[in-house]
Amino acid sequence: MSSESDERTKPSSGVDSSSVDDSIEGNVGGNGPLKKGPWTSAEDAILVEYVTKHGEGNWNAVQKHSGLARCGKSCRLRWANHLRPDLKKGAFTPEEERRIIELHAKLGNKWARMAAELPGRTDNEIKNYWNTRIKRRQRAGLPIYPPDICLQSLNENLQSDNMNNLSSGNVHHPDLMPVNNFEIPAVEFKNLELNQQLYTPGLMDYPAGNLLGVPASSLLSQGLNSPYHNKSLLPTVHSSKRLRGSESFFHALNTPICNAFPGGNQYQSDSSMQIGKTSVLSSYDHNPAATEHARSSSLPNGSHAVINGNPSSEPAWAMKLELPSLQTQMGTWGSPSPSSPLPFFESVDILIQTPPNEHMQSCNLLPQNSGLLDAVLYESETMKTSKSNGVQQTPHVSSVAVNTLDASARVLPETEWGAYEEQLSPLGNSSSSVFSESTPVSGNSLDEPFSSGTLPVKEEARNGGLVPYDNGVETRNQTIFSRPDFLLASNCFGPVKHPTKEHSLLKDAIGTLLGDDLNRDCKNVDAGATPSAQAHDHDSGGWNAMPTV
DNA sequence: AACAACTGCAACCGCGACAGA
DNA sequence: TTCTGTCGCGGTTGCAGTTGT
Repeated sequence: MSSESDERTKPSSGVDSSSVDDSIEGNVGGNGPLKKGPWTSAEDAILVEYVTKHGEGNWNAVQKHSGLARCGKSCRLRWANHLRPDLKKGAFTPEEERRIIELHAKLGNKWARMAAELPGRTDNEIKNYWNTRIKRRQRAGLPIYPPDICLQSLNENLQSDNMNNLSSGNVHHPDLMPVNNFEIPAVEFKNLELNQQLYTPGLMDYPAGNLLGVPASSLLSQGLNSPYHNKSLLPTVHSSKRLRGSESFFHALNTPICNAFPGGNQYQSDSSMQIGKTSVLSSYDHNPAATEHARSSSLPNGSHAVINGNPSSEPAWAMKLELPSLQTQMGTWGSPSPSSPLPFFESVDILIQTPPNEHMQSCNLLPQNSGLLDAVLYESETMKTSKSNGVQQTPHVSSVAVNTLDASARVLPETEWGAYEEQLSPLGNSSSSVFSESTPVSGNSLDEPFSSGTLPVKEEARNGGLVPYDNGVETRNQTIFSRPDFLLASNCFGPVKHPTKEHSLLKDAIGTLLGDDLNRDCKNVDAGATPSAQAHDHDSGGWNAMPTV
């Protein structure tokens, strides 16, 4: 495709350049095929010298002018990730770690943007760190985001939203759009509302219409009335990719509200995996009213409704795991509303602490013990049955809402998060159900909830997800089915790649609890971590515009 | 102690998108 | 309009270190 890609003529050795072997001739100065694989010191020196002389950019000229047998892209990456003089080396500091968490809560998988906020760190470095962290936390059954991060991001989002409204009404400032597209798109709430009205029968299965006596409209109004209304929302993970095509935008309009809810999306995905690609759309195409409503809605640019709304070319189940980062969840579930029965932050707290219940009940029917395939098949059957009844399911809507309302009695002070996490997270139905399940994981944690083990996380799987919750009520941990890694695993129906060992799991959990970043996160709640005020022209200059520490 | 399995890390790859010529 | 250069990002790969058997 790109010229850079085309430049590659040699198969990659797949080996990074960190271990430079000076004894190896780096094919420096050769006119032969471009070299790949590890960079040698000689090559590094040439590249450094070239950049020193000519500056950054025009990387393809490096080969011509310096004789370096590397494609421009390779040179750029080498420089950016290794040779850049302002790079910080070494492990992330606790403050950096916290900042990454904050940024990820805000930006999703926008590694480059995150890197711009972390001077001296590269996007790749941050990405690797994050993926490692996610894997670690998921193994330990811990939430991805500490609650303070949730709240902070939410507050920032609210503030930016207000500023946005003041300055431009419903028109989003283009500069803010990529960052502030966290809120729930109005279209999704409207769709949801429509679906509530149109598909009331479906509430028998997923009673989202009346949740513990609270009309769904009340909950929905949180989105409709909240400042997030009319705003783009969901953190994007790679929104830029998806938003770049208008095609995606319009395809997305055909997609359901469930995509507004990370879990809903995931549940949909479960079914879709079996039903197939067309089911994703067909499930909802019968709802022209909602679709039309969506079209007529003031769907904001960059809306995660679009982002999460899976275009036909990229069905929900096939979508790359996209972290609906914090605002997604917060915006969806924690939006303040006058009609909300819960204070805003309290709702957040509940969300953090509350395991899903409603959907769990329905899931109790799942032949879950038989494994992934059965579960997926069941989901598929459920969906088909519902569809035959003309029902638009919004399973996660109901479950989330119920959880939100139902668990109000279990609200804990925010400061008790750490203790609470220790109580719950590794032991069953953790808050990670909310905060980690939607996190993209490129790693191999697919197997973790399903392999046998002694930790409750695994016990859930063995018992079909039935785990005793702290109040003694047996609930099903929907995490198993809503986790993206489950979806991945289910999607492939492949064998577990790396059976996780019990002890390693325990080790991870303990390590995470005792010495890992969460504790640091909690300790550093008040440590500042204010968003960097530095403005980086990341788009125009990329990394070279990054300030030096 | 030896081997295997697992994990983290750094780098590369492929692709899509944008901007400018 | 097309092509080229560049950037961003998710995914993948292979090495090295660690842990388990």
